Amino acid sequence: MELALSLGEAQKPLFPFLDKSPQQLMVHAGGGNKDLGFCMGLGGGRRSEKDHQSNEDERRSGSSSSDPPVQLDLLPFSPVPRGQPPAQPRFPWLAQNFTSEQGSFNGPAKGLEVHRKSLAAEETEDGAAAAAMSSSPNSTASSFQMDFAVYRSGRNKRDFEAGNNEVETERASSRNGSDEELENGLGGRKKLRLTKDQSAFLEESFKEHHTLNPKQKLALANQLNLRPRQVEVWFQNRRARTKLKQTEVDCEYLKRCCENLTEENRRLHKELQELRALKTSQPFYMQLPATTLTMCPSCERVVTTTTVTPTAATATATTTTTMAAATATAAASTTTTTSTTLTLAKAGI
DNA sequence: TCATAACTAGACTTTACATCA
DNA sequence: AGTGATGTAAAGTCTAGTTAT
Repeated sequence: MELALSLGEAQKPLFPFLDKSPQQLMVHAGGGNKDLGFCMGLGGGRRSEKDHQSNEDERRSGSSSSDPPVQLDLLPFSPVPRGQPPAQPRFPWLAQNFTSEQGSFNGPAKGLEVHRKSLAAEETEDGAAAAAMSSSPNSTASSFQMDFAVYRSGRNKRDFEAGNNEVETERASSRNGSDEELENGLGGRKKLRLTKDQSAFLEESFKEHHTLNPKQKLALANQLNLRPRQVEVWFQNRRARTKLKQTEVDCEYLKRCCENLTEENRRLHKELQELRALKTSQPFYMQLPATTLTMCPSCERVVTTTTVTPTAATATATTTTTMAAATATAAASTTTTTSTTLTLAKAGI
């Protein structure tokens, strides 16, 4: 006896996302015919350095041909056509009016605009970027200054090197003498708690690109009055958090897939038993014309149809059962239709 | 206890420089 | 002397994991 079982639509892999490049794709709940309601980007692991570099090069050259960065979006999926700008992020402070006085913090809304301008300038002209990054009181970037105080240079060689000539500042309110002693290496690390505005600004920037080139890092650091090393670390941690959430979503998705497949397996076993029972009740079926059993996708009842074929009377009669083949509606919907073909290629059932 | 800023280690790429055919 | 290939060290950035606040 030869028994062939085929799960899923013909010519479609069971886990199509496994073959996809790290793009944003819609995830369906397998045989459940229901969207999971979230959008997830599935990456193929760490991007190679070369890829990263080419991406950086594209950014520097102003090219937008590269794919968007892997993004996790737990909100209900609402696809944005490629080439169109994403929807404006919903941040309450975007509508707020902050003062634009010299030396005061204008809020992320304006700050981000300034940041975007500076980044755009830097991507098109290095000189412009340098001007934007300068700490000149008349520069555009300098209008986005928080009420911070200037403090010392970095705590170690790496920070010092990364800091270059930038003015390193921090909130004066978070500082006191002992802190400075710690900062100077007499104690351990000093953890800075970023302000809400700083975090929001960084988040907005992260939405635009998940990695920073040195100029972007420096520009961000200047605008937020942070050390470039802090910006770098923040992006590293942010990527790690994104990946962690991504993993959780992936696990949830695979869990649902497993549940659906378990259910599908159970249903197929049940059908197989029915078919065997049918065979037992019709011992002379081999002399009958080929029989096609079609299962109604809604009630899951087997409907038997008989077709006359030239080989019906031969010893290789074939019984084919097609289950849940809701092909009529599948074309009009985005849900995945599970078509199960059970072929009992007979020789000695 | 949790979130997260900061750190470390190791891997990788790029770049500058030296050497050699 | 000029040139291309090759090796090497330094610098920079990344991820993964950990520590500290």
